[in-house]
Amino acid sequence: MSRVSTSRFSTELVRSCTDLVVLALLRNRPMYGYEILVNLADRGNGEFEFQQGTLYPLLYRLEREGWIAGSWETPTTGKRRKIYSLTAEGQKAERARSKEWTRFTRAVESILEECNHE
Amino acid sequence: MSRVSTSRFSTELVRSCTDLVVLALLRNRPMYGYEILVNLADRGNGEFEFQQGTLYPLLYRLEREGWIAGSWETPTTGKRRKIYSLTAEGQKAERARSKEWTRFTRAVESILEECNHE
DNA sequence: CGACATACTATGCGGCGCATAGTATGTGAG
DNA sequence: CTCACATACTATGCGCCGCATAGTATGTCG
Repeated sequence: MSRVSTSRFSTELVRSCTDLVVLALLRNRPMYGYEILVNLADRGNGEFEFQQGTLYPLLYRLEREGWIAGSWETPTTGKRRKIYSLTAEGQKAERARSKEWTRFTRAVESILEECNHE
Repeated sequence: MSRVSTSRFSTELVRSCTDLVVLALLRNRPMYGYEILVNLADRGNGEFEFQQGTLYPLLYRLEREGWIAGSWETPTTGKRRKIYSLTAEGQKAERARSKEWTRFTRAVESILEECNHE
């Protein structure tokens, strides 16, 4: 782990799309918190090494918003865990955010290119 | 103007790259605050309609950081204005952020695609 | 001269990532 | 068996920054 010197800039980047990324992950299949943490760390080339203090409050927020729903699982072996899955609302939200994200990044790109070529 | 109901999501998106966008703009040529405001509103399909309360503090911060330098212009006609231009440090910062931004968005895209196809 | 655009300054709120700390159960090496 | 470590969730407070809001002051144009 050992999150090396997170710059403010990368913090702001992460902050801009935590919701989106988690919602997208849950489109695949329901997951519990810790599983999401590990999954994100594996993908995304180390850009998404969420702290627990980032993820869990985020999950509470998404649940409060009605976009995900959690249910406790008490397996025969292993620790109890809260499994989160996308609601119908959440699926809609994910699609909307995904589109908005694409539109926005295109706008940024056009500004960057324009300014780097003249 | 009349910024219609800015959603939290788009606020977070904007927040993630205000520095980058302004630095990129100033790569072209020096500009004063109000000019930047208008320029950004024109490009980027309405994604960057900064409030004054967003831009000016941002400029102060970038100046404090040593990335831009401001000098007062008192034209024969018209209002006095503070012209900001990129410093050498600022150019380096712009390039670095630009790269980081690209790397990051690629990571997000890969997560989005992966999750939308399975 | 009054309305509106131009142009900058100043202050405070609110949301959220992160740091930090705490709780508690499961597992595996010795 | 026990101690270290991984797993898994809960809780609290700080700090940054976009935004809202308000204020000041000089141009321009009908």
